Amino acid sequence: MSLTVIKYDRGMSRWEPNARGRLEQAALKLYIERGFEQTTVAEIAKLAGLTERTFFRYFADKREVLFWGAGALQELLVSTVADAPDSQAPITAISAAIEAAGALFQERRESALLRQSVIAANTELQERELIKLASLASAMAGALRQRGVREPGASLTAEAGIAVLKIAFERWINGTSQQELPRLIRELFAELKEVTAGR
Amino acid sequence: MSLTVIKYDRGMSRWEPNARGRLEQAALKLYIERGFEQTTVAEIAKLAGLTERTFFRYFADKREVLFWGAGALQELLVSTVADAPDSQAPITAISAAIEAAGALFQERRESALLRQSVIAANTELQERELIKLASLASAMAGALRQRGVREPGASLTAEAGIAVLKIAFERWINGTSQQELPRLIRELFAELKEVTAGR
DNA sequence: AGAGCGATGTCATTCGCTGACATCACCTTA
DNA sequence: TAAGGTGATGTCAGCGAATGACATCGCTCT
Repeated sequence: MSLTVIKYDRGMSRWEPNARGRLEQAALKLYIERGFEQTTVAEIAKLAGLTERTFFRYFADKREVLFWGAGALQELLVSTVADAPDSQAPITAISAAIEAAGALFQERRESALLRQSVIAANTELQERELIKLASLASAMAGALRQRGVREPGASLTAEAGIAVLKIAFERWINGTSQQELPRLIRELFAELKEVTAGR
Repeated sequence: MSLTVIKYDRGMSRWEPNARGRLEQAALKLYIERGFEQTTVAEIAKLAGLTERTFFRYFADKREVLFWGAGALQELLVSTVADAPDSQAPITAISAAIEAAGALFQERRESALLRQSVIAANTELQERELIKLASLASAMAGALRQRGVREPGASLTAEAGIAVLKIAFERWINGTSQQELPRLIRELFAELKEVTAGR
C-alpha cells in the first residue's frame, strides 16, 4: 500500500481528508461559543468546508456529534464486565467497569468539562445523554447475563451502576468533590450499599 | 381502554370546551393507530377540530401529550417522601413513594399498556420518558434533603428508586412478572439490597 | 482513455415549531 | 343595552432540522 501525498488548492476543501473530524470540530466550536440551539447545521457545515447534507451523512442528527463516542465507552464497560473473574459478585464487576469508565474521563477532564457545559445548557442534549446512559446500562446487564446472572438482578445491578456514574460524574464536574473520579465512584458504590441497607 | 371517539362537525363551534382534552384524545388515537412518527400535528389538530397553532399552545411539543401527566406523579412521589415518618430510613421512604406510584399505574393498567406501546416504538419518546424519570429522581432527592438526608446519599437513594421503578414497570408491562406492580416494586427493592451487598 | 465507485453537492420537500397579528365569543360595566 | 375588554383561537409567514432523489466530482484500476 502506498501513501498518496495530496495537494490542496484553496477552495477545494471538498476532498480534504477527515470530513467527519472537521465537522465534529466545527460543531463543538460553535456549540461552545454560541450554544447548541443558536448553532445551525448549515453554519457547522460551512465552517467545516462542507454542506449541510454531508453533515447528516456523518451524524444522524445535530445532537449526535456530542455522543457518537459512546460506542467506545460501551465497549469498555462490556469488556470490563465480561473479563471480571468468575468469583466476583455482579456488583463488583459493575463497579470495576464504572471505575474504568471514570478513569477514561479523568484522563480527558478538560474536554469532558467543555462537553458537559454544552449539554448542561440544553434539554434536548440531556435527553440524548440519558438514553445513551440507558443503553450503557442495558449493555452491561447483557454482559452480566452472559456471566450467568439472572434477571432482574442483572438489570438492577447495571442500572445501579449507571446511577452511581451519573452522580459521581456530576459531582466531579462541578467540583463538589475534589477527588479523582474513579475513587469517587468507588466511594459512591460503598455509599449505595449503605443506603440500600437502610442506613 | 376505550378511546372516546371525537366527533367534530359543523354544529360544533371552535369554542367547544375542553380543547386540551380533545387534542390529547386525538393525539393518542392517532399515535396508537399509525404510530407517533407517522402522525402530524396538523392531523391531530384537525381531528380535534382545532388548528396546529392551538395544539402548540396546549403542548410544548408533539411528544409532551404523552407526558404532561408526569406532574401529578411527581407530586405524589414528593408528598409521599415528605410525609414519611421521621423514623424511616431514606430507602424506606423512597420505596413507599415508588410503591404508591406503582399503585397508581396498577389502577390504570390498560391505558398504561397502550401508552407504553406507543413509547416503546419510538426513540424520541423514550428520550422524553427518561428525562421525566430523571426529573422525578431529582424531585425525590430534594424531598429527602428536606428531611435532612445529605448528599450524595439523597440522590443515590432517589436514583436507585427510579431504577427499581423502571425495571419493575418494564416487567409488569410485558408480562414477565404476573405480580401486581406495587408488590413487584417491593420485591425489587429487596433484591436491590441483596445485589448491592455483593450477592 | 474509460469504467467503476465512493464521497460530496444540489435541489426539492416535509414537518416541527414560533412570532406577529387578526378575529371571535363571551363578560363586565356604565 | 351598547361599548369595550379579555382570553382563546385562527391566519399567515418563516426558520431550521431532516430526508430522498439525483447529479457531479476525484480517485483507482484496468
